[in-house]
Amino acid sequence: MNRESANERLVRYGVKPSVQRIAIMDYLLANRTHPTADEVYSALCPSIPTLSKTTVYNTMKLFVENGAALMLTIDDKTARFDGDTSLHAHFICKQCGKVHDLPFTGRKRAGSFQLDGHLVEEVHHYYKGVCSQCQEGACPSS
Amino acid sequence: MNRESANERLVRYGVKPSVQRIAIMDYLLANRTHPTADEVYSALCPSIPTLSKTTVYNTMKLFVENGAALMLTIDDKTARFDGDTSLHAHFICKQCGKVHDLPFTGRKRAGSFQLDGHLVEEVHHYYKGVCSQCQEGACPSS
DNA sequence: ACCCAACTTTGTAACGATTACAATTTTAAA
DNA sequence: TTTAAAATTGTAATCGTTACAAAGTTGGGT
Repeated sequence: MNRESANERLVRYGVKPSVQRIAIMDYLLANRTHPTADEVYSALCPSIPTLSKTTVYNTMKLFVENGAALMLTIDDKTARFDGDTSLHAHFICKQCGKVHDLPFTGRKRAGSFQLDGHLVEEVHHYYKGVCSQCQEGACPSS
Repeated sequence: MNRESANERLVRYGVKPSVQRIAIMDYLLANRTHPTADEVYSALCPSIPTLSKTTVYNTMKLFVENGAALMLTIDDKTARFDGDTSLHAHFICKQCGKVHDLPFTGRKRAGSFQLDGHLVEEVHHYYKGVCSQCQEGACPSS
């Protein structure tokens, strides 16, 4: 069974497709590295030379608003984006900055729910520390 | 039983006290609003007119490094700080931006631990949605 | 009390992520 | 084809944060 295409995913989430949007979603689906807007821009520039960084920001905002992607605030320097909207946790390495997926261990609740009088729409579980690579002193970027 | 003073807390965490550091820690302990550096600066300026915003940033960094305070990355706009370092979760309202404490429901582990090969030093549980006040259409700042 | 080195604080300038905005281009329906 | 709405683009502005060097403060040894 094939993975859903970027275009199909956009349609499923009610986002009108365009060359740029498809390319960005495609990058998110193919690269589960939780990239920043800048990383997405740099990666796509070669194939779409006219791409603007503003478009990346606008598009990310649109994706998030439509539930087609997640914005992570795990990194205090910059926003990161995740095309995998299923419930999972994230780990960020304080040394190399890389973000890894981890299984979600908390109680799983569908959609949004009330908690202490507040309407919860998103649940984020963030772990911060030193990744396995960096523990071995083997992290390339530091 | 009296609450620990700001000065005592600094000493306990190995932070050499100063007028500015005591004032900032005192503010954190007295105001559990998870303030931004700017909010701390604005609040303390009247009483310490020579205070510099750089000092607030430096001091917050020092507190966090020494475990005397937490930096929250729940808000994508700006860092927020918490003088309560006990294990608890946070909720941020997407409308008014206020951050509330919530009980921590996950598995409680002491200090740092290994998870999937990574050394976890901090655990953050963030909930995002609409706070009770804003749900009633009663939030002052929006 | 004085001196000096280490530490702290301060102000300014720089930096970088993000957004505002207006112009241009593209899309799609009539 | 025409035309209005939507999308994209580039530039400039904004704002949180950090770098840096100067000025101020502290505490120990004399």
